[in-house]
Amino acid sequence: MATATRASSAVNATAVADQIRSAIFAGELVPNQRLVEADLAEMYGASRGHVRTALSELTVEGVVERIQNRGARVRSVPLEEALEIVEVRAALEALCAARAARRLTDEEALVLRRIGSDMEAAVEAGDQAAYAQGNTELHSTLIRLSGQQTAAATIDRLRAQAVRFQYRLFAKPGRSRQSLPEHLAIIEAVCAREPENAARAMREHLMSVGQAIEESADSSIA
Amino acid sequence: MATATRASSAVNATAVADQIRSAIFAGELVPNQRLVEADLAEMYGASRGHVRTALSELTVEGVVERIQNRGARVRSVPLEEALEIVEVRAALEALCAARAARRLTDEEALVLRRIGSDMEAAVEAGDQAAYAQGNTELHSTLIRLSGQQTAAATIDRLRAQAVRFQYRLFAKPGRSRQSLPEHLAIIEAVCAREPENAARAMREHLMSVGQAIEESADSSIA
DNA sequence: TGTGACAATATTGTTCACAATCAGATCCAT
DNA sequence: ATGGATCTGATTGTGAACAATATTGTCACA
Repeated sequence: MATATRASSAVNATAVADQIRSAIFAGELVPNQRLVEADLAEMYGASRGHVRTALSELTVEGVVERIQNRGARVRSVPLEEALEIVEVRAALEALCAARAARRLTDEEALVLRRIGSDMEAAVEAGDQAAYAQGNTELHSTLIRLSGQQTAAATIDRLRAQAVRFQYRLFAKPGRSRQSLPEHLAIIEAVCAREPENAARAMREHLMSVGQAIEESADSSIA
Repeated sequence: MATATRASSAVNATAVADQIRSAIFAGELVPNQRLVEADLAEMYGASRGHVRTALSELTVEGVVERIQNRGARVRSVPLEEALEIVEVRAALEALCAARAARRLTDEEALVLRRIGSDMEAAVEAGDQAAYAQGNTELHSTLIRLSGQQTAAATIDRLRAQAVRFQYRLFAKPGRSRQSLPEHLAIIEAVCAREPENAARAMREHLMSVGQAIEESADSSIA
C-alpha cells in the first residue's frame, strides 16, 4: 500500500463524493474546513475534474458549501437549521413507523424487541457506544421495514447534513436514561401493530431529541 | 436574437441546470428523452463541460438519470414512486400546515381566504387553469407561511421529480369538484388556528390526490 | 508602526483535444 | 434468410493546459 491515508483510489466522481461524504460523517473533515481540489485529488487518487464534480454533487446535497472562486468547504449547519431538520425527520420517521406497524411480520417484531432489550442492557451497563449503536439500528430498521424508499432517501440526506449535532447528543450525561423509554414506547407501539401510536411515539421521541439538541447548544454557548 | 429556442445563454453549470429543470417542468423535455450534451450545450449557449456538471447535479436531484457511457435522460418516475412521493409530501405539507396555523397573522388569514374564494369561483366557472393556479398558490403559500425552509426545500425537490403526474391530474374530469372541499377544509382549519386539524386536513387531501393519481394511472393502462 | 500599492503565489474556472465506449450498419459464411 | 463478426459514426469520459481570480507576502512611504 502506497499511502496510509488513501483508503482506496476512487475512479469516478460518484466514488469521490462517497469518500468525502464518509470523511465528513466520520468527523475527519470538520465544518468550515476548506476542501482544496488538488489536495482531495491526491488524497483519493482521482483527477481534479472528478473532485470538482464530486464537490458539485455534494453541494446539491447540502453537505458542502461553495463560493465562487473561493472554493468549497464543509458546510456548517446552524442550530436553527438543525432543529428544522429534526422536525422534518420527525414527520418522516413517524410516517415510517406507522407503515412499519402496518407491515410488520412476527419475525421482524422479534428483531425490534431484541434491539429494545439490547438498548436496555446498554443503559444498565452504562455502555454509551452500545446504546448509540442500538439507537442507529432501531431507526434504520424501522425505516427499512416501512418499505418507503423515498422517505428513506430523504431522511438519509437530512441526517448527512446534521452529523455534527448527533455527536454532541450522546455526550450529554443522562441522555440515554431519558430517551430509552421513548425508544421502548416506539417499539411497543410498532410491535402492537398500532400505526397511530407508533407515529406519535416517534414524533414525541424526535421532539425530545430536538429539545436536547437545543439545550446542549445553549449550554455550549453560555 | 440569434436562435429562437435559446432562452438566454447560461454562463455557469448552475444556470444550465436551472434551464434544464425548467424545461422538464414545462414539459419541453419529456420523460425518457435523451439529453445529448452537445445539443444542450448549443441550445443554452454553454460549454459541454458546464452541461456535464449540470447533468450531474440534476442526477443527484433525481430529475435526470445517467447511465455510464450512454448518456443522460429525463428520469421516468414509476407510478409506485410517485405514490411514495405524494405520501412523503403529505407528511411534510401536513407539518407545514400545522406550523402555518400556529403562526398565522390576521392579514395572512385574509390571503388564504381569498385564495379559497378564487378557487370556488374557478370551479363555478369551470376554469381549470385558474383552479390549478389556485391550487399551486394555496400549497406554496402554506409552505411559505410555515417558515420551515428545510421542509420547503425538500417538498420542492420532490415535486420536481413527479411533474408528469401533476399534469394528468387536472385533466381528470370532476377532479376539482372533489378536491375543492378538501382545500377549503385546509383553509378553514389553518385560519381557525387549529394545527392538528390543519395537518389532518392536508394529509387527507394529499391522500386523495394519491388515490386520484392511482386511478388515472389504472385507466391509462387499461 | 501602520498602510497602501504592487508582486508572487495558490487556487479555482474553463476549454479543448483525445481516448474509450456504445449502438447501429454492413458484410460474409453458413 | 440467419447469425455472428467487424466496421463506422456518434457520444460520452478523461485529463491536461491555460485563463481568471483570490490570497498572501513584500516593501516603500508616511
